[in-house]
Amino acid sequence: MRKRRLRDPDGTRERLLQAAFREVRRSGFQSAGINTILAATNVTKGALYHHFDSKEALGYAIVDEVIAKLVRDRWLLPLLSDGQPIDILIGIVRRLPTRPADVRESCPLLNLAQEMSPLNEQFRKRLERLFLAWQEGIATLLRKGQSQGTVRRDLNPDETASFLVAMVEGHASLAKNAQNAKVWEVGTRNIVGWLQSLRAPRQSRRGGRRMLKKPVLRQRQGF
Amino acid sequence: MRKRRLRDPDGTRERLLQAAFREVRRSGFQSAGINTILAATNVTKGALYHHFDSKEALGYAIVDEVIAKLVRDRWLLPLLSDGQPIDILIGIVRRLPTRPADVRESCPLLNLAQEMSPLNEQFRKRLERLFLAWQEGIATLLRKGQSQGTVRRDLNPDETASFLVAMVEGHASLAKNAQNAKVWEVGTRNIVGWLQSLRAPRQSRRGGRRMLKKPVLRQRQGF
DNA sequence: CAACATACATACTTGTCGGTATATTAGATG
DNA sequence: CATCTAATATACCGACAAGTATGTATGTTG
Repeated sequence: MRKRRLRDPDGTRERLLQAAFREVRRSGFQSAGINTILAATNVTKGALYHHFDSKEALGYAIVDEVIAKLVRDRWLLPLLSDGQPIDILIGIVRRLPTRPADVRESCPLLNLAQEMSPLNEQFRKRLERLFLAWQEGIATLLRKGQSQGTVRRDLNPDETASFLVAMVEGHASLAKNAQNAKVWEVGTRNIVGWLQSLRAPRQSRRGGRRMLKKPVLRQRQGF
Repeated sequence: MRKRRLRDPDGTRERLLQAAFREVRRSGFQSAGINTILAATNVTKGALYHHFDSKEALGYAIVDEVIAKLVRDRWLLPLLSDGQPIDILIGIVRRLPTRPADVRESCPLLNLAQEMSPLNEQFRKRLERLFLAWQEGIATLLRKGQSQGTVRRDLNPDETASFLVAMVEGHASLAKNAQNAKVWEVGTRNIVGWLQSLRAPRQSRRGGRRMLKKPVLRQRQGF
């Protein structure tokens, strides 16, 4: 049996975080067991409480570090890629994980938010930060597309971004409950279809003025 | 202090169900405390375990009775109203509860599904029944609209129904996390906008054939 | 090397949870 | 009214949770 290097504080902390993240994703935060995490990592309770003041603090660290990184890797960074905004969004949606295990455990951001937001304001605020960053990233990309002329100008970037987030999360929920990757695949296909409808019509590309906006109606989503 | 009639089995059961539902909606199933429910109802533990074999059985009853009734009242029955399908759907969405308290606690069906579906197959199946009934109700209405000529024929009723459910649930989640009724209102407005796009174009009403379907592409959603 | 703070280990405390055993009483039935 | 069962009450149990007290070993620094 390989003897791991003793005294590796950063490594220990990271292993605890990862194991805790998995346990929380499986069972939710409240039902996540400290002892389960310890068993999964071969770390003792003393060590855990050396690195984290409490179970709550561990939960906060999961949000701030593990989940935030997921959002960054899966959305925020890809949003900065080169290419047409709508193509970028479609690519991201298409690349979202489809494996049954992922579908079953769905989006951990949504899961935690559902469970903890009404119960714990600290959790809520941290999760909200992530949601806002996510939406803001999308909205910024949409605005860029609008100024390039590749995205319809008659839609509200913020609301459209929020709409996309809601769609993704909603479908993740359905797929999770159905425990069926097919549900998720159909959902993403339909989301992609909707994204296509956000493209600006051809003649208006590259800064051309299209048609005068109706003065009374609000800006609309792209359907 | 008014003395309630002693020995009222049906009433006791119902009070327990309602209180348990509220507690579960607040804290989730796993963290819902039996004692909290008892305190809220002035029922003793013996009485509770006379009516329900276990906490799980109580949870199942919440799904089968309380939540099923919510789905029926808010969706299934209204879906059978007179009028044009799209108008009916819009009416339902507009009438969904907007009060902060409701938003905060969101859709209990989604909450329970998120929490329990991966953990407990019995819960999952019961919740899935409700989701399917919900989607099927919408799909049936859409099909009716298609045969009447008021709903676009180039959309797949099942997928569109599922899409609508996902949207509603997704927005409920966002609103819950934001703890902000405004988020929900903007969301419903956008959902309504999307629903408008499902209407059949004027010239094709009443059974007329519109255009030949492209043979390769699948049926699309209505955007 | 001495001294010390950091990192980790073990055993324990305290409290809460779901569930049960058992007692009691209300109300239907003959 | 007597009897019997369904409904309700009370006290308790064992399991397990988070968290702590306290001890030990390790690596670092003066």
